[in-house]
Amino acid sequence: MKASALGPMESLSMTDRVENILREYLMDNGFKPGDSLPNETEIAQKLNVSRNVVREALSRLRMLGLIESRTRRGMIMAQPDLFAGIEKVMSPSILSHDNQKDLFELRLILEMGIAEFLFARKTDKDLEELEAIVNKQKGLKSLSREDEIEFHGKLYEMTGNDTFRRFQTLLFPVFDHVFKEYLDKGVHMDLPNPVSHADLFDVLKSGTAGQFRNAMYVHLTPYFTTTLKKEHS
Amino acid sequence: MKASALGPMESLSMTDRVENILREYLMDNGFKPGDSLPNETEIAQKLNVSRNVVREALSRLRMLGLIESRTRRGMIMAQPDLFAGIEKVMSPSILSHDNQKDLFELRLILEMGIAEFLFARKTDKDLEELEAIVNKQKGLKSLSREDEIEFHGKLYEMTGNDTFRRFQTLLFPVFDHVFKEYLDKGVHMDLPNPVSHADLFDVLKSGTAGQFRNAMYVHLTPYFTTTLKKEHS
DNA sequence: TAATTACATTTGTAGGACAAATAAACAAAC
DNA sequence: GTTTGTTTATTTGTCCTACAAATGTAATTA
Repeated sequence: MKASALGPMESLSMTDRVENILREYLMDNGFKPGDSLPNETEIAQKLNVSRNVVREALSRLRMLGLIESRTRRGMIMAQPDLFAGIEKVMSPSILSHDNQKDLFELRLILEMGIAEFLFARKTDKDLEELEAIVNKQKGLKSLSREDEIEFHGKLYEMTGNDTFRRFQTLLFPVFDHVFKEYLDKGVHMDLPNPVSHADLFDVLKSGTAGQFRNAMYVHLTPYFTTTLKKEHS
Repeated sequence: MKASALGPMESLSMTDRVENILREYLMDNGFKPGDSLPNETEIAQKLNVSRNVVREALSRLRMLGLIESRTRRGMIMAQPDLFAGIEKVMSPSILSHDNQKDLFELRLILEMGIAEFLFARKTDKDLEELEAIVNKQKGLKSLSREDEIEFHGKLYEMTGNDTFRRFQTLLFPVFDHVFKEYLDKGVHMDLPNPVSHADLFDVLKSGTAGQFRNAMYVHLTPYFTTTLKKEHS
């Protein structure tokens, strides 16, 4: 009764509220990495909650990399790790099937979108290393999971965008899991790919970004068709 | 002294360790949403730590949406929110400049990659709504931030991938912030875009995915050049 | 002045207490 | 016998106190 009279968001615990307050406090006051925070007891008094509640909230911020703390030195603002939170839930065993399918598609989208950055930032050294990977795979009849990771992983690396590379690394286990499910359901993938890794390499070396985009699409066509064929909107 | 003798990762607090243990426990034992967890005191006894430590760890999992808890009912596994963690650090004021630049580019990559999904899933209703947006913008001399969001946001929506849509929404504030910085540094954007929203719409309606990819690239060229020109690798 | 030592402060961890909520068991009324 | 109301027990949420470990600060001494 009292709860519903106070407002609509009454499901929030003290910890939730303190967490929000602290984050807003840090952002609104322009805290930068290295800046020191008030100590725990002070925060608790100011917010009129127990130190336990404050510590639970701070524990969350610490997990996100937003703050760091050392004995006696107190707490300081830190550079948050962009993926600290997401990497802890990025697992096929706990994500919803919808989420997994979305992430499968997200990886395809990323792969299609990197062309411009590849062509803008590729170096001769990169191309040599990629060529070595391609040559190593040339004799093989079919490519293993590791072969795929090696080739495409090198591409991500060549984009010069480390956040993008990390993000893709997070995505891969889910992508792999979803695709294995497709295979188990009878999707065929054994026909030779009309655009091989070697073809992609050639385009990357001598072609244009536009050509590469189209080549990558053909290379990924099997994946696109598996995720798009089941649609019934 | 004792710490360094025990191993290399001695900077972990009890809370960090318990958090890891609990997550591994949940994943390794195939916990699914709705499954109930042992209660706090039981966990504390089993792991030989205080209930405080357990609660701090659980508080983190609760923030990620991994678990939920109600009085007396105990704790249950929940469907984690993929972006619960990342959305709390996705702010221009706290992310590193490198992260911001990477995310700026990530959004460009995403925008370039959605073509196949747009063409596979577009509906007549979607096209009508997009056309309405385009017509509304036809008379305007220059497009505002909101105009851009409206058009491109509708595109994300049309991909039929909700995770992707949410991700883009998270990305936008950072994208906008980074681009404003570019503008402040003297980058010019006032020349008329050779591929307008109306042009993109026409291609989406009557063209092919490949044509759309190329059109989108031209449309985004000003953004690409700003982020690529500063490179010096 | 410089080095050392003692002190004070702050986080990390432990443990106890109780309120609120509620599931389960039980009792009562029809 | 079924339904309704009541009691009870359990579990989380919050508060409090205490103390160890670490370490910055100040006092003390050579």
